[in-house]
Amino acid sequence: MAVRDAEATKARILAASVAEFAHHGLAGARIDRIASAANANKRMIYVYFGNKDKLFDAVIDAAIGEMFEAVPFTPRDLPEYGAKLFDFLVAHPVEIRIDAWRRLERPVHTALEEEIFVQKVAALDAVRSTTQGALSSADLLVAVLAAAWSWVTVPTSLAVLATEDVALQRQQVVSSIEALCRSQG
Amino acid sequence: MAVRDAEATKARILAASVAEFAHHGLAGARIDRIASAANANKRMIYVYFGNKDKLFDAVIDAAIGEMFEAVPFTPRDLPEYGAKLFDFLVAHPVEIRIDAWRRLERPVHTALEEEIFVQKVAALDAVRSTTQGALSSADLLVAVLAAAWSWVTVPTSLAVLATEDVALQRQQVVSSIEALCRSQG
DNA sequence: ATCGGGTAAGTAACCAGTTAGTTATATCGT
DNA sequence: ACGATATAACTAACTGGTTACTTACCCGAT
Repeated sequence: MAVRDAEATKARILAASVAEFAHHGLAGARIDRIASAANANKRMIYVYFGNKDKLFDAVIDAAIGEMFEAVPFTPRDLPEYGAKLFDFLVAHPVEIRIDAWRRLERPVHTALEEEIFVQKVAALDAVRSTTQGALSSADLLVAVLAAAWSWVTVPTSLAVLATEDVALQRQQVVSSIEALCRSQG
Repeated sequence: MAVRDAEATKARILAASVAEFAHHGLAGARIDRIASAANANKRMIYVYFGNKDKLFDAVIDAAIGEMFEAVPFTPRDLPEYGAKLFDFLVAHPVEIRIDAWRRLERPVHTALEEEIFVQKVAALDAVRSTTQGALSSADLLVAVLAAAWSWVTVPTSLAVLATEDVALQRQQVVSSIEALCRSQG
């Protein structure tokens, strides 16, 4: 490791920021903590990222962008998609928290983010027979996502009563989406 | 209205706190803003509620307690329960935000909160035939709640593509839960 | 020598919580 | 009924610590 390496310093700051914002949110995050966790000088955060808000935006871009792009969309096999999305969520609790903070503290979505679902909806439309009275593909996706996210969004006071077996949770996500698909085209 | 009315002042502080915490969360909320919005002296907040954390707890108790108690649980008709829960969520966006903040900033659940779901799970157990290989009642409830919450938890970038007709959203919540019940006992 | 990467030491504003009081109202002896 | 007194309700101004952001400077490599 070079004594002076701008890219490495920037990367350390970003990694520390992801952890800090995931834990405390935008309002609760502390620039001083990020600097010391990144073994970087506070000033460099401002050189590389501008200010706290822009740093949070950089964290969002780094953490959320992959969120729905990392899981390949399989419109012909929605239960499989839900299972893979579930796997991703289980493996990425930090990204889940950052997404939750973003919804509360930065309620905006870029045109790029919209594109993620535009493509999925179009792909789903292409493979579905246009049955009368059926849900729109976007609405079906809403239901599929809700099932895949169900173990993330469940209130903790119910979670302690339900199964904690991740494999079983995954199976139930699959079953729920299968039931949805059976009642749809 | 009397010039001095402890109960009324306390109620104004609590109401202002609900709005402030719903908007900004625990870390982002400002005691000074609450005091001025409540037309109360800042000191009275400390007299009546102790400190910021305890005030947030009071807000949680006021807002969350009703959340799952306000909707009567009908174990024999889960689609109806989901629809009523959906209606409640649509009518109470402030409570939804406070719940979201609480999950992130106060990840604890009291014994009382647990009781809410203990009762529901027991009631659901009592009316279900114990079919082999079926989900536990708690796990079924997880799936039902996910469906009822689906329009709250959907990413905004998908929400803009899906229907914005609340009546239709409600119908789809009902359909999803019916599909779940059909595949279960 | 100069320029990008890095640092120590600020600064001004902010904010949760406190101090030291004032004013309204309830209680009580007469 | 009524003034004296206690107490509850309320207030303005302050404090000490924190926090986002800056200034002025140093160092190493080319």
